[in-house]
Amino acid sequence: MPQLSSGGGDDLGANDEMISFKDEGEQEEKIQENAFTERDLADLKSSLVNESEINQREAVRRGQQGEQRVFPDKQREHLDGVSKQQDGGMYKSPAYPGYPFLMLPDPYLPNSSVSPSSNKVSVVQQSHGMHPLTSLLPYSNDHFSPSPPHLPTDMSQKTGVHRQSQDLSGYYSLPPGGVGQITPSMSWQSQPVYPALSPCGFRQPYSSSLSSASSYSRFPHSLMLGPSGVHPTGIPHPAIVPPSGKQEHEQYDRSMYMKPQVEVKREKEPKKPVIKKPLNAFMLYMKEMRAKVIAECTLKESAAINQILGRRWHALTREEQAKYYELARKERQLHMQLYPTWSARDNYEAGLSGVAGEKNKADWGKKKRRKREKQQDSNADNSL
DNA sequence: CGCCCTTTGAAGGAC
DNA sequence: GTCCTTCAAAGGGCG
Repeated sequence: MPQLSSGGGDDLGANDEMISFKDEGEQEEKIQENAFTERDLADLKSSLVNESEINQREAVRRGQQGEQRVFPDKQREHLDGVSKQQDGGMYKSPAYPGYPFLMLPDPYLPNSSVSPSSNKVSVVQQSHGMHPLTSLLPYSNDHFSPSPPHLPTDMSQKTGVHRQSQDLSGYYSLPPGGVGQITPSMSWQSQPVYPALSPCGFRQPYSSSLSSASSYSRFPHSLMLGPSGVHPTGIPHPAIVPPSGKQEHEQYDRSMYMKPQVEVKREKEPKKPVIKKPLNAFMLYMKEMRAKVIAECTLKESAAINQILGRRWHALTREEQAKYYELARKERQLHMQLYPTWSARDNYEAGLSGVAGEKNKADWGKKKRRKREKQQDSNADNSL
């Protein structure tokens, strides 16, 4: 691993940007953000929030933090440059041993110079039951949850921690640099992001409720990927899913270990595996925090949850966001290495969000039109 | 049953 | 180079 500290400090996009991003009112902003969350959640629970006020505020915020929008790109440029050197050693693992695990060379992290000891927020702090790296196994995480993720009853089942590396090594021949690089400092020992205030606004012992909430269901399912999850090279990858859409996706995942019938069914239909897009920073963040929000707020509607997560995302400090950007970048890089010919365009017609097959291609066209119409409508509204 | 909602970010095509 | 569109996750809501 190359020393990143040299480029590492700046690979985050220069500290001066940091300053502009993290303006003086950042802390206040955070507090206000939480306050908003607290207030809004009442509405959210009854119905999807009318957040015009918040939206206005966000608009202002974005306006003030114009650089913030630029930041990821800038950072990416930095990081990409750096990573190109690093990936040589880091990601050139021929076999895809624990795809996501490769992404967490702590020293790699932009603020790694600080994080190992002061880990204010660990992106990968997946609480006790989950290895931090599991956040990088984003392509579904309910494989080992015996019951729905939001059920607190499962919270006590924090069994995955040590199994991680074991399972990993069991399914993959891990390179020495893989899991071995995971240090306690970057994992579940870290401090929570919002130790005092829950996303719902009420205070909770974060360590007890939140951590467990996110720990119950997260498991390196990617390690369990079956035949369809196998890369053409024979390398399993969590991004590979059957082309039949979400619902079947879940079935498929579970079928790895509990639905052999589905397996048989699948054999009848020679489906070519669909490679999903790598998750971006926000998606990674959502994956990690969703369970916490659900547990705390007893919310179930994803739309509402995502609204909260969106606000919380903006409430994150730049440093905290940077970690997710970094993880996302690594995901993309690995994805690129594993599927050099893959294009996001491939999934446009693949019908991932709906039913697979020819029908879906038609649906895709409809959907596209619908969205266009919607866009036009909104534009018309704006013009009024 | 299957799309919608809702969020941000990435990617690719069109211009 | 900018703008637009689609997809990525998720799961209740709804037609």
